Amino acid sequence: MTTTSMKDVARAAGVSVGTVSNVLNRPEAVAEETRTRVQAAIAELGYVRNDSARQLRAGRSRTVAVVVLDVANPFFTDVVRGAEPLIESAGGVVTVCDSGEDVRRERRHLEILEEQRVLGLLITPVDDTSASWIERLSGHDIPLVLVDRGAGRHPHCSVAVDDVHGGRLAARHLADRGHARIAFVGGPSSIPQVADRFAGCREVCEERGVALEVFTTAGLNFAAGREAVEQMLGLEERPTAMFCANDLVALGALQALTMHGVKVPQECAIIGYDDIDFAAAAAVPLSSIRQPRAQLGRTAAQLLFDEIGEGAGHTHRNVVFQPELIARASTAQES
Amino acid sequence: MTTTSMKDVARAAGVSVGTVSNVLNRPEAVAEETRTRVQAAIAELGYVRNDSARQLRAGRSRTVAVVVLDVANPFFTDVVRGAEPLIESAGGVVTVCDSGEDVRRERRHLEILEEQRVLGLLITPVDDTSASWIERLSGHDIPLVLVDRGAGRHPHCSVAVDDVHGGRLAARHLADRGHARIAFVGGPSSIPQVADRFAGCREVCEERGVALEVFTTAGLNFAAGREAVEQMLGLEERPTAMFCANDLVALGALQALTMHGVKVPQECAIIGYDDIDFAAAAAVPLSSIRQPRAQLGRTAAQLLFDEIGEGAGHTHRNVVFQPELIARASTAQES
DNA sequence: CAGACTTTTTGAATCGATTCATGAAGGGAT
DNA sequence: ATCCCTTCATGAATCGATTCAAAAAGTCTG
Repeated sequence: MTTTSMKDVARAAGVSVGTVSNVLNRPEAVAEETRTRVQAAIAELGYVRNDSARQLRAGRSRTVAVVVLDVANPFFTDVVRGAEPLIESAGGVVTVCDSGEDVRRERRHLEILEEQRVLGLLITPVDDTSASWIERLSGHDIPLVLVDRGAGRHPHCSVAVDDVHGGRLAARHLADRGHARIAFVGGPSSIPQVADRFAGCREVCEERGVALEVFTTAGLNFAAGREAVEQMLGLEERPTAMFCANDLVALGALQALTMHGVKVPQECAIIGYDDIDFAAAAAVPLSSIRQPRAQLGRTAAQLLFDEIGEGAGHTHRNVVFQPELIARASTAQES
Repeated sequence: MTTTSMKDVARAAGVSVGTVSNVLNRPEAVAEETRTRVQAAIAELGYVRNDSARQLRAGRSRTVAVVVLDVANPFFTDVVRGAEPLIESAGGVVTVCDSGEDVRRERRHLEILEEQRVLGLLITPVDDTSASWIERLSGHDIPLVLVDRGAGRHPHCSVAVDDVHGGRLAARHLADRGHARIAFVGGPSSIPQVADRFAGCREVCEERGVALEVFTTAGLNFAAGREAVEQMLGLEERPTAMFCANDLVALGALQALTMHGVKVPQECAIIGYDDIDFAAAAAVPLSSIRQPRAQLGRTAAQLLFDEIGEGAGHTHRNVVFQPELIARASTAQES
């Protein structure tokens, strides 16, 4: 075949393969004259390194994989954006895997990543059944950092946002606004983030005597929000406010409400979660719980490289950020 | 190290490495009894195939890379979603690379992908200077399909949407609505999609005697739309409508106009491009030019595998889809 | 039971880059 | 001329899976 290997370059430049390798990896160890001759041959032949061979020898790839629940969710793209600079400046290559909130897809990704002997992993697990697979990778010496998921009992580094507290913030805000009957929209409840946000919400509702209606959805996207609204509008005693497990769900709900002529916030207030860029631009600017998305990614990457650098003597760190309430029109005071 | 190789499995099962390989790749060629013994050993040792070694031997990886201008743009995530099922069902692995509309980033990705000997490539090139790099890959026998970019003079398969026509649709719609002075917002103009959409728009404006103001932006995102509006509001003779090169720009513009108390569509109409999900959910539901996003991806993947399958005797195909006007509130009749 | 097949298993060769012990060449200093 | 150092270049060994010609083990026939 036409693929040129180092051997071809070596022959063309009249040197050994070892020297060609040195030109590529430690150019300072090669005499000026030889180096330029080899580089000329490389250019001449259009030689391109074969990464598989390199990896095989090295035993590891340079790839850091980021496994997220939904690439179409701006929350995750921002997390990835936050992680990228650090990874790339460390000579790594970023690859993004979308589990689509599906354990099977997640597992397939993990299998492939393990076969690829990736350098490390930043992962937001789909749910608790992911744990055994994650332990497996970890047991095979693939360092990983859990993202947006307090490690809790898992022996790993992690970065997370206090979702229980975020849930409290949202519920408290709605209670302060005088809502006595609210809806929680999100799911599946196996997703830890959903469960935590709900937990915080319920805690406050009980404390403040607010009635809580739960709409469990199949996913955390536009369609889920729309469907939940359809269901809710059928009720005789309708909640006066909704707390959606993320902004996509909230935007879907907002759209459906608007379509049905329900005024937001007058007839139904909405608060989302994540504060993605679209939230502020929505039909009615959306109140939300902001998470430090980019910083989450950046810190995760940092922890990963710390772990890689420290090797065996590494002790895991768990970083928790606090969320912040961003109040906008969608929960403006009823008056 | 702890990494177990096929040799270890072979020893544990009391067979040769060739047999282990067969169990993994052509199980039907191995006697039942031997097969189960080997599989037991694999499970026992927690053996995981080393993909680098496999690829080295095979000469090619199973990865199909999709190089997009902006992963945070729902347009592209939808294109990727459209391509994925076909790629995965063909045994491929999808990897998404974000060029961020930056030729240098794009080039770095292409270098890495070439070193990885990827199976194929779906790419939306940043601009025409990308061409030489693309030819290089192609010359090294990496099949590729241009996405959202009429191949024109390039000898490649491609799927595209007729952007010039899309530009016409938008401009015609605004002209029909009685606008006599409109703004085109988008950039950089080196991006072919931007240039085409503009070309169609200008054509119609000249034909219909509509004054056209151009705001060239540095990118196609939220911030670009906001900045363009700031600029526009400074003008003494302000356009009565904006055609934004994509929906993200349009949503940014919409947000900025609303913040400045400019009524949409009464004081300034807006039409975007792509018709992403967020468009319909915007502050004022956004008129847009719809592209068949998922189908674009699906068809691209199809063409790629056709090319891989047909090998040398392959003739390139260029598929062009037609865009469609979606009129919503942001361009509702002035009355 | 020899001979002719068929079914399984073997193990050496191969892919291409990296590494490293070894040696060659060049430069001073004596 | 000899010895010691430094600077460069060499090429065989290695990583782990796949492939395939050839050997081994089984099956069937007459």
